[in-house]
Amino acid sequence: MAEKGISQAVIGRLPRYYRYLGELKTQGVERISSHELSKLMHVTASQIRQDFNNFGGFGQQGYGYNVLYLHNEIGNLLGIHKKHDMILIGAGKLGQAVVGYINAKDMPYSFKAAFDINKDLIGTKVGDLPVMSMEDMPSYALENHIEIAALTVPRTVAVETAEKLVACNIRAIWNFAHIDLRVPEHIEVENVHLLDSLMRLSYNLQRHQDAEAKR
Amino acid sequence: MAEKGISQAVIGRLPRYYRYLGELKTQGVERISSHELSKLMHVTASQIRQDFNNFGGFGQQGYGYNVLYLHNEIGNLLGIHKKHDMILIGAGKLGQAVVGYINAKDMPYSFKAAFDINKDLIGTKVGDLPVMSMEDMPSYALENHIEIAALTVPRTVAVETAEKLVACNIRAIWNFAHIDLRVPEHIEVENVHLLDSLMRLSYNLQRHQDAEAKR
DNA sequence: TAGATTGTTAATCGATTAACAATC
DNA sequence: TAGATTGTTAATCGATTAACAATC
Repeated sequence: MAEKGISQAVIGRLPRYYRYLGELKTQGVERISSHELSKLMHVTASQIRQDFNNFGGFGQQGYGYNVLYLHNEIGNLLGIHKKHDMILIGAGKLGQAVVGYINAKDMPYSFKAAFDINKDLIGTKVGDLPVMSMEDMPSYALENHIEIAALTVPRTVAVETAEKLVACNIRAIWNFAHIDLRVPEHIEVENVHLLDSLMRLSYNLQRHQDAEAKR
Repeated sequence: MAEKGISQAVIGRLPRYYRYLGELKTQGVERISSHELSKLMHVTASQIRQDFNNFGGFGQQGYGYNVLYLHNEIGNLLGIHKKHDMILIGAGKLGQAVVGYINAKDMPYSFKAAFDINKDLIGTKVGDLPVMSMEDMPSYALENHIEIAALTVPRTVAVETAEKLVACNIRAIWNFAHIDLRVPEHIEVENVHLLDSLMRLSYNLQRHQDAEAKR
């Protein structure tokens, strides 16, 4: 595993590989060739082999890939082997849904606490998480060595809230606010920009219909 | 606007341009050069000019780009100029949050109805939307010429539900289920795979920490 | 007119695909 | 051993960046 400088294009595909391999595992499939997997996933076999070889090669000539082993290795890469305690910042509807979605999964990612500035929410529960005051966030994050925070606050306060997170040694922000955070280089940010996603869909829908209308 | 075969790389950037231009507009900025915008957005000025020129060129030599005009043109490309009535399939937590998020925006995208198979949910409201039986979905979608549906059902039923949508002349599916839909070519699908997104974050966090540990 | 900045062509870079030798 | 399939190199393709002529 002497990987370095893996491109985000490859990294972006890893979760999808992980998902298909999990499915194959469930189905009791023992081994699979890059060609078979390529048919299943609608990508080229070349790309699959290139992708895996970024990490040193998980296969065996003449045999293919062992599903169990490959699934496990990709899981390792994705950090599945270790527990990730997360906190939620912003306990509104979207935040509640995200907690429900992630905590329900049989995955090592799980939310442990939620924080908000809304007094009506503080003291309530999100799933089985307590909603605490934002003032208590720093001590909680530091004491529990929280590395990942999901940011589901209004865009107007997202930037300042992100700064608070950085000050509490948070290392990764899962950002749902519709704004670009500007954080120090050593902080990872992954954006979920729902409106951008809907706009892309809308663009493609319209172009598609334009093209049809022309025929 | 004689665009054709615009790459998804470019399309993927349009919503972000739209967002920054909206911000500049709010600030009362009248014109901006590709160089200034590039500093603001942390991309190259070359990329900005290339991107815009895919659509015929929105600027003027020696002057730059008119913010109002450019914002409006990109909005047009993204289909902002026309109303998009949407339906929600799956009125659970995530679906409720998505409706709340989108309907709150001052945007021409809005949900008009929600559908579910859960009898406890049918007859209730999501925001101000009625939750109807999934059995009523086809007639509703056809009568109201619904083109876009958000799919927030469990992954186990996502594929079959997508097929039902296709049968009702839905043209675009905003898919939140953690599975790849296989739909006919003329149907647009935009995926929001939350778990994939979290895994990418987790990967990058881990690599980052590995790199630090080495120093 | 001179200066600024686009639109656009050319150069570079990176990612994907194809080909095939290595090897199980 | 022969067949299969990887790991890996080479070729192609596409996207990004740089350069500059056109023009406002």
